[in-house]
This record gives sequence, C-alpha cells and structure tokens, in this order.
Amino acid sequence: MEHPLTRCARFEKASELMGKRWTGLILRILLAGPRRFGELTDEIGSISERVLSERLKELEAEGVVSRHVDAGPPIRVAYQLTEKGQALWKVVDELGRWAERWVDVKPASAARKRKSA
Amino acid sequence: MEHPLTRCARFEKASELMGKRWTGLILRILLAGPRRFGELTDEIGSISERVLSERLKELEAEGVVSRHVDAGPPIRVAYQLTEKGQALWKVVDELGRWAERWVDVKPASAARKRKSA
DNA sequence: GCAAGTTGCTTCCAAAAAGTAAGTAACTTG
DNA sequence: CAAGTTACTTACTTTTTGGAAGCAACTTGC
Repeated sequence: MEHPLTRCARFEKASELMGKRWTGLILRILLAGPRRFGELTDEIGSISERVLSERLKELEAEGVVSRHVDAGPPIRVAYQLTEKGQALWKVVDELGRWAERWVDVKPASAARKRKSA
Repeated sequence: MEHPLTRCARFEKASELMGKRWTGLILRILLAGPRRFGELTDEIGSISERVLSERLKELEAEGVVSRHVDAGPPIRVAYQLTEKGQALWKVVDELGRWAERWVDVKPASAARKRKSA
C-alpha cells in the first residue's frame, strides 16, 4: 500500500497520460460510445488529424482504447474504451462537475458567480 | 443546464488546464498543503524551474492557486490552493484511485495483473 | 472503367511548448 | 564582503503541436 499524498509513480504515469493535450476530450467522447476517426476529429473540432492519430496510438499502447477495423466493404475503423479506459469515467465525470461549477466560459463581463451556480 | 456528454466549453477549458504537463502533479502536492517554490521543484523532481514558474502563473491566473509572499527576513513565497483549486481534490483523487488500480509501474515482466489488483 | 469522392491516416514544414543551463535580485551567513 | 540560498528569468536547444497536403484503399457517378 502506498501513501496517498507522497510521490507516487502510478499517479505520475496517470497524470502524464491525462496531462497530454486532447486526451481528456477524447476520453469524454469515447465514454459516450465508440467513435470512428473522422467522428472524433469532427466532435473535437480543433484537433489536427496528426495529433489525434498520435494520441489514439498512445492510448491504445496504454491499453485505454482499442482499435477495431471493420473491413466493410466500406472500410471503417472504430475506437472504443477498454475496461481500463472505461474506468476513467469517474475522473472525467469529476472534472466535468468541477468545470460546471467553477469554469466560466466567458471570462469578461457578467463574471459574477457565487455558490448559487 | 447542459448535457453531460455533448461538447461543452467548460469541460474543454477545464481539460485544457488539467491537460497541461505537470498540472496534475502540482495540484496533488498542493492538495496536501501550501508549498514554496523550491519545495515544489524538489517534490516533483524532474520539472524545470522555468516550466514550474510558468505553470504556477497559469494556475494563479485561473484562480486555482494563490501566491503569498512572506517578506521574511528570510523571504519566502508560498503557493496554496484557492477554494476553486481545492475543489479539484475529487478529480485528483479519482485519478489516483484509477492509477492505483490500473497503472502498472514496471511495464516489462511480471505484468500479469487481474481484477485482484 | 475511370475520374471524383470518402475514410483513415502519414508526411512535411512552421510555430509553440518544454528542457537545460546559466544569470539575477534580494537577502543571510561566515 | 565573498559565498550561499531562494525565487525566479533569460537565452538557447529539443520536442510537441498545428496546418496543409499527400496517399492507399475502397465507393459512387456516369
């Protein structure tokens, strides 16, 4: 057993994974169900295909997502979360809750926001 | 109210914040209590001072951490979480739980690891 | 049956972010 | 008053990301 608040290699590794640009967004989308490459680019909006491809490979290498090729005829590739990946739902969920409570989308004007939310 | 699984600007912003290298680690340390600049560098270990300084400024700008100068005589600067920052404990905590359950520190050999954990 | 899509990437190059090392300002200690 | 400590900053290199175009393997249109 490890102390929860001392340095922890596992946490560092997890943080390195989640602490990469776009990973949180990709995970959030995949938590809603499998997606194809093009769907991910569309839903994320501003990610470059180069980086999406890279991120998906990393996540696959970490065992967080799995890649499924459906040889069609219309060939399609779907990405979905593994069990390990699905287990991240709590992290994504808590981040979402925090965001709804604390993140203000429009930083200027009408920034008044108390506990009332 | 917003749908939890559609595109959400708040989540994107939160994800952009957490999705920067070192942010998770910094937050985890500060959740244990205030820290000085040098303590953070020591506890994180491999972060460069340049980037730590940058990250702290970003977090301060986002209202997640606050900077306190104690004009000493031995001048000291302490960083601590704001209420907004402390609210992130659940996210960090869930990531820590996930890491303990799913992240294997030594990737090669003895990698067998079932539900038993 | 072949030019014109579509999908899922990859490659190339420029821009942004992070790593490394040294420097600085304001003290404190010897 | 030279040397050390703390909290950064600056300059420079390496890595990562962005943007656009290219490409292979099909499918559709005519």
